[in-house]
Amino acid sequence: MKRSRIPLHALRAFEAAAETGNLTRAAETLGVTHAAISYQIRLLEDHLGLALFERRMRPMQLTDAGQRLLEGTRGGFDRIAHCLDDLKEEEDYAGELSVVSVPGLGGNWLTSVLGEYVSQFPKVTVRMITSPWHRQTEFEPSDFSIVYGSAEQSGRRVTLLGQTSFFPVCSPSLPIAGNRYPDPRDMLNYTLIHEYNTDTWSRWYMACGVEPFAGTRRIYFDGAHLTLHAARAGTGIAMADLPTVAADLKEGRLVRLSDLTVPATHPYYITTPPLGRLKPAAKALEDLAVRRFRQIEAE
Amino acid sequence: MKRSRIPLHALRAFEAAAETGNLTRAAETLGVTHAAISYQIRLLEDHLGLALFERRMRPMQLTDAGQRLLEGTRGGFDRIAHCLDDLKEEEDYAGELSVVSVPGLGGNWLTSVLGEYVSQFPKVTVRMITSPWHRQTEFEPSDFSIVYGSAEQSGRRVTLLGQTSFFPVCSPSLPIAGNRYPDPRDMLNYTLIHEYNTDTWSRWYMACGVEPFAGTRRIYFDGAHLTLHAARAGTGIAMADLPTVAADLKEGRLVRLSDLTVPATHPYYITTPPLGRLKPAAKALEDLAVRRFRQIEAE
DNA sequence: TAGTTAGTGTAAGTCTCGCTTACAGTATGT
DNA sequence: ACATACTGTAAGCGAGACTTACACTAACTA
Repeated sequence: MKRSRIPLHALRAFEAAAETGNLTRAAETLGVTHAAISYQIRLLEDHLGLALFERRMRPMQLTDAGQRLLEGTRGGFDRIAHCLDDLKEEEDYAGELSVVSVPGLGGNWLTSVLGEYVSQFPKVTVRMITSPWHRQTEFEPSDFSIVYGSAEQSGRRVTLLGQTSFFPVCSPSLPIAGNRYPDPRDMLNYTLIHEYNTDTWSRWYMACGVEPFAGTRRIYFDGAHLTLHAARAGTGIAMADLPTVAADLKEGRLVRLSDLTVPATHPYYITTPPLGRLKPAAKALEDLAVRRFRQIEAE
Repeated sequence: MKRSRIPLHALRAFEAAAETGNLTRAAETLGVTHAAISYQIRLLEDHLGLALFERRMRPMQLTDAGQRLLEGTRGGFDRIAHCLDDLKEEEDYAGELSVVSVPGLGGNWLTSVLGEYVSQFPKVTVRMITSPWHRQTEFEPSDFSIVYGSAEQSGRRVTLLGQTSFFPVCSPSLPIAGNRYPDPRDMLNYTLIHEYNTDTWSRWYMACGVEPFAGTRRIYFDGAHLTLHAARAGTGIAMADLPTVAADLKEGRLVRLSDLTVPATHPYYITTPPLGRLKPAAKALEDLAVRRFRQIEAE
C-alpha cells in the first residue's frame, strides 16, 4: 500500500480502541472525545470495507480482521515510538540543564512540570533556581527561564507562555470556605492577604462592583509564595492564580472563593538562548511547559 | 512516547524525504507539494529539537539522528503497510466481482481503472460487461455498476461518481488540428460526428455564441465509443469528455480543439448492492474509481 | 420489567493545521 | 556568470479532525 494512503490517524484511533475495547477509554488516552474515535474507526472500516469490531456486545470485540490489524498497527507504532524514545535518550537529551524562574510559577507549578520532565528525560540533570530578578544579565545565562512581564532581553529567544488571572482563595478551615462562592462583601470580615506592589485585590473588588474596602484587616507579604503560605495556614484570604494553586485546590489545602477573576497585568514568557545555542533538552522542556500551561488554562 | 503525541504525518513526510534525499521527489510520491514536506520536516525537527538533515549539500544528507529515525519509521510504517496489504489479500478481497457499466466511461476509462484495481487486489477476478441498459433489473444484480443519469434503483446503494463535460476533439491528421484552439466557425468545414439522442454539439455551439450550423456535414453514431472511433480515424470532429479520452489525448491519438466545454446533462453514478450485501472488494473499487475520477477532473 | 448507569452512534457546526501558492534564496552544473 | 533545479518561508485557504449535543442501546439493579 502506498504510504500516502495509509490512514494514520484512523489507525491510531483504532489501536487505542482495540486495546481497551472501549471507545470512551480510548478517547481519553488520546486526549479527544469518544466521538472523534468513533468517527475515525468508521472511516477506517469504511476505507477497508470490512468490520473491525463486533458491536453487539460490550465490551466491543475485535473481528478477525480487527485482530489481525491490531497486531500490525501495534507492532508498527511500537517500533516508531521506541525509535523516537531512543532518540531522546541520546547526548542531545543528556547533560545539565540550568533553569531559572520567577518565584510565582517557579515554586509550585514549574516543579511539577519538571517532575514530569525528568521522568521523560532521565538523562538530563536539571538545576533550578528561583529568583525574582528575572533579568538574565547577572547570571550565567540559563538554558531555560521563565520571566514575568516584559521579556525583551539581549539576544535571547522569547516565547509566550501565557497569562494567568487571579481569584481569592483561603484555607478550608475558615468558616467562609463552607459556602461555595460567598458574597464578596462577606470576605471583607477576614484578613485580606496582599502581595507587595500589586493591586490585585483592589482590581478584583472593582471587577466585583463592590466598594473599595475601608476598615478591613490586611497583611502584606513579599512574594506570592508567602501570601499563599499564609493563606494555607488560615491567616486570611489571598489572591492566587490557577497554575500556582491548582495542586492546592485539588488536594484540599485551599478553597476557591469565587468564579470571578482579574487578569494578571503581564504575561509569563519563556526565554532560552538563541537558536544556535538552544539545547534540544531545553526545547523539549519548553514544549512540555507550554502544553501543561494550556492544559490548566483549559480547565 | 505516548501515542497521542507521535507526529505521524511529519514522520511520513520525513520518511519520504529521507529515502530520496529530495523534497520535491518526496512530495510527488506523497501527492503533495514540496512546501508541505518542508513544513512537516520543520515541524518534526522542531519537535525533536534536533536537525534531521544536513542541508549544506545536495542531495540532502541525513544526520546521525535522522539515519536512526529513518530506520525506525521505515520499519514501523512497513509493518503497518504490510498488515494492511495482507488484509486485502483475504477472502474479503478474493473471489469474483461482477462489474457492469454504460459504454461511455466503461469502454476506456473504467478499463484503465480496473487495470490498476486488479494489480492492487490480485485475488479478485473481475467480470465486466458494458451495457447501455443501465437498469439493473434484467441482469443478475452486479456487485458494482456505473450508470448514467437517474440512478434510483430498487434497493441499490448509490453514490455520485461525478459529472463530465464535453469538448471537441479530432484526429491529429486533420489540418485543423494544427492550430491550437481554432475558431469554432472553422470547425464547421469538417464533418461533425454526432451521437444519437444527444444535443451536445448544438449546446456547445450555443455556448460559443456561434450561429447553429446550417450546411455542415454530419454523421451519427450509436454510442460514444463509435463517435470516438470515427474521430480517431480522421472522419471528422467529435465531442468527448475527459475521462473517456484522457489516454487518447496523452498519447496523441486525438487532439483537443477547444477550452470551452458544455456539461453533460446528467452525472454518472455508481450503484452497488445495499450495505449488507456490499462486498468489500466492490467498496474498494468504488473508492479507487471515485479517486481516479476526481484526479482527472482536477487536471 | 422498569429504572439507572455507562457506553456508542451520529448529525451539525467549529476550528485547527496540513496544504497550496507565490516568491525569495541557495546549491550545482555548464 | 548564467541557467537550472532545488529548498525555505510567509500568507492564506480549505478539508477534515474534532467537539457538542442528543438519541439510542447494552448491561446492570432491584
